[in-house]
Amino acid sequence: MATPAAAEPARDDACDAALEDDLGWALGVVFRSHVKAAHAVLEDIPGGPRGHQVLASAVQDLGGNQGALAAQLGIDRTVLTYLIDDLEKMDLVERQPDPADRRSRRVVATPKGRALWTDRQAALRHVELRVLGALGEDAALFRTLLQRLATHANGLDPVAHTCELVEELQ
Amino acid sequence: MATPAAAEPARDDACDAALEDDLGWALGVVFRSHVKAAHAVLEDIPGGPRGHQVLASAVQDLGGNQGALAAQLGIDRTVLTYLIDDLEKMDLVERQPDPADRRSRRVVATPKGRALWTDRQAALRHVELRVLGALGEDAALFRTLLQRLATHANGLDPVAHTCELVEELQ
DNA sequence: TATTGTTATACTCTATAACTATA
DNA sequence: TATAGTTATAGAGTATAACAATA
Repeated sequence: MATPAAAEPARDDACDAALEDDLGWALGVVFRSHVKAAHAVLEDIPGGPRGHQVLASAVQDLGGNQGALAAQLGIDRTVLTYLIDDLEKMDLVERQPDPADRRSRRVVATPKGRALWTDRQAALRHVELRVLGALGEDAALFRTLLQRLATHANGLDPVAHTCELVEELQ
Repeated sequence: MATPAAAEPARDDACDAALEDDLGWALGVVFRSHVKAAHAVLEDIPGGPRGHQVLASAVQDLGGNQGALAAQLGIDRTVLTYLIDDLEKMDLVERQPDPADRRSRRVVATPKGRALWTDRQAALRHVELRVLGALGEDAALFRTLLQRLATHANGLDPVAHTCELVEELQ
């Protein structure tokens, strides 16, 4: 699909200040870029990249139940049910009832799931290198900043963030 | 085969490096965070944040046709048709036939669309400040790195990127 | 014949609500 | 009554394919 050489894009006065200056556009481009690349490496895992994220969370086995996991992954709890179902069918994760609250289920990785997760780490590193490759030496810096942002926005620092959002956005 | 509570947490090798170390997870969290915040500010624009991106592209009016625009926005050309339809109904953009190729249409912003776009810039800046707020002084740095990444990944540097992807990913 | 844009159809993904079992 | 998880249904969003106009 060779681009029909449409001569030179006239980016004179307006500069590229409209679209490329849009943070949402940039985030979307990079996000989709990574999803696409990761999908190619994780397509045998039910749910693709997101199924892998459930697996990753199960591997490190934090204390949370499914509801907390859904929030952490930014997906609906009903969707998470199907994801876990499929991962469980392939013996990658397991639902363990919480002794303290029999309604709650902890999602933990099976040995097979842990092995699969470990196995794909190398491929994912490779994907990351390519996705972030354009940054050269600054790739690590970008990664650090992004992680700071994500951990803050996700709820590891829930108080300040949520309050601010609800207050200011309404 | 059952390795119940007897098994150790095994956090030595994995640390808490599973989910938070996942670039895809971090990108998703930040991306959704921005979409959500931007949506609240752009909800009267057909298509929300993405409709606004079409508008932004129409404002700076590059030479490309709808197909190029769809590629730039990472959406299907059929979806773009509906988006433009809705924006055109509200007199925000206009389809202008290309004199050189009568199949092609250029999408340009109307005065009303240009005014609306200008009007929302301040609100979007505010959204960005809040989304990137956790980074403090490093917010500008992150923005710069992200833009470098996006412009590279999107096609301003299409040759190297596309070739690498097709080659290595298959 | 190939390409641009549109339209129609089908599919996937997601959200909403109702249900159970516990608390 | 409220909560955790599941299930069922409906809706939004997306892709696939067929179409008309032009090259």
